[in-house]
Amino acid sequence: MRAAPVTFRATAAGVGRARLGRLDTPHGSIDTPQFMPVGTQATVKSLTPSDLWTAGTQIILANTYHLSLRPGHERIAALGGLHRFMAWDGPILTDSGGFQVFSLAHLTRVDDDGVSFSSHLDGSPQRLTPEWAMEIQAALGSDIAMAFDQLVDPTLPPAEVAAAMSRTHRWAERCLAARSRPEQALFGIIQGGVDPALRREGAVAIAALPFDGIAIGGLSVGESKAQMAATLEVVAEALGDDPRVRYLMGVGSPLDFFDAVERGIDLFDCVLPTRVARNGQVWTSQGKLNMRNARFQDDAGPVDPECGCETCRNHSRAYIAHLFRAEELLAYRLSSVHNVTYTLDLMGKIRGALADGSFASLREVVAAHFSSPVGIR
RNA sequence: GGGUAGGUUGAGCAGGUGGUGAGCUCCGCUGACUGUAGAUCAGCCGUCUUCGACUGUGGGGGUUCGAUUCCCUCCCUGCCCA
Repeated sequence: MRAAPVTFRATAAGVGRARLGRLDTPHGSIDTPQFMPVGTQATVKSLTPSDLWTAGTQIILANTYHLSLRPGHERIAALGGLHRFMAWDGPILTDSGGFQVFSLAHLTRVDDDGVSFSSHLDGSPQRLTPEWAMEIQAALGSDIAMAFDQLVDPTLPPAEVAAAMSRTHRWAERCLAARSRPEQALFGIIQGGVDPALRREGAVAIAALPFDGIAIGGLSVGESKAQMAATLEVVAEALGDDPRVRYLMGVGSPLDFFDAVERGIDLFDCVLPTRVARNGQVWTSQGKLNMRNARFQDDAGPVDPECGCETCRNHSRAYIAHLFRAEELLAYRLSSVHNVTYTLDLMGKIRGALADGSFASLREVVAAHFSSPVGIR
């Protein structure tokens, strides 16, 4: 297909550093702020591309490490690329495998050149380098590739956080040098833990490189909400009026979106909506609900009376509660359909609120239901 | 009616041949989950005044300092025979 470059245009929305924008890719346009459902293994767990489309999905995320291990990026390339392979014709962003260096840390050994993995599938030795991550992502054919970074626990000694950040910067340059598909965008990732000075240094370093977008990584890994907010402030100040799209990786929960959008974030991804859905938790206009709770077994109402998703239009809480108890597969799909719809609807409401000046009141409404401990009433 | 194997906390079990049976798996209840090794994990799951204590091995009785264990009797369940 004709390879249109990935471009981003945004305008200030008048709320803090928030902005409204549009990201164009070879497979479609994305309204920002926007949320990307996570489909690590070329599937947003339990959902079909049709489900995703109906839920309002504009872009999904897939994973380099997982897909290179299984089924293999060469195989996917031979089968026509990731879009055709998974029958999702919309935009796809691929994560580089950097997160797996963190989440599978006990199976990895990091050195300056790259990371040695012991495959989580069969224990076989694997080697991931910036160049290899770029080659895999080129083979997958995603619209947006991510630089291979090193994410570490921000509570580690400062020297270790700084070392991982420096390595991330060197790897960032290697990723840029290893680009092979001009139509595939490449985003750099800012690291630096939660130390303001280090984060600022990370932001300046990544912003200085010719990436198509700027991602903020290493957050929502256990730090406090205040630390995350402060870190986003530091990054926002360091980036100034940099026009590139800003992507906060691995976030988040409904309230996280508000905190980040007002600090200039345009893109989000998170496993939370789909993961918690599979574990019985649904997000609603009334807050979080655990559909496994006994009280829902006799509740004939929809999961969320204010939601128009397939699940809420057709099924009762009692039915969903039954499906979870019976361990029926439909429980996971119906809950995921709802949570993805809820999350994307929320992003849509946030965009609408930015446009009409009701951001603060929308946040209040959501906070009223999500700030208190879960599952109360 | 005779024989035989059993009766343990919602279910299913383990254990225990005179001196700490609250141990397991389900079920059930609640919570957690943030660039997915996650349809997962954790806590609780007899009672209470819960860092502990008490009660509990089908019912009743007996022997004993002490009984789930030994004796008597009754009840219930499976199977075999009549």
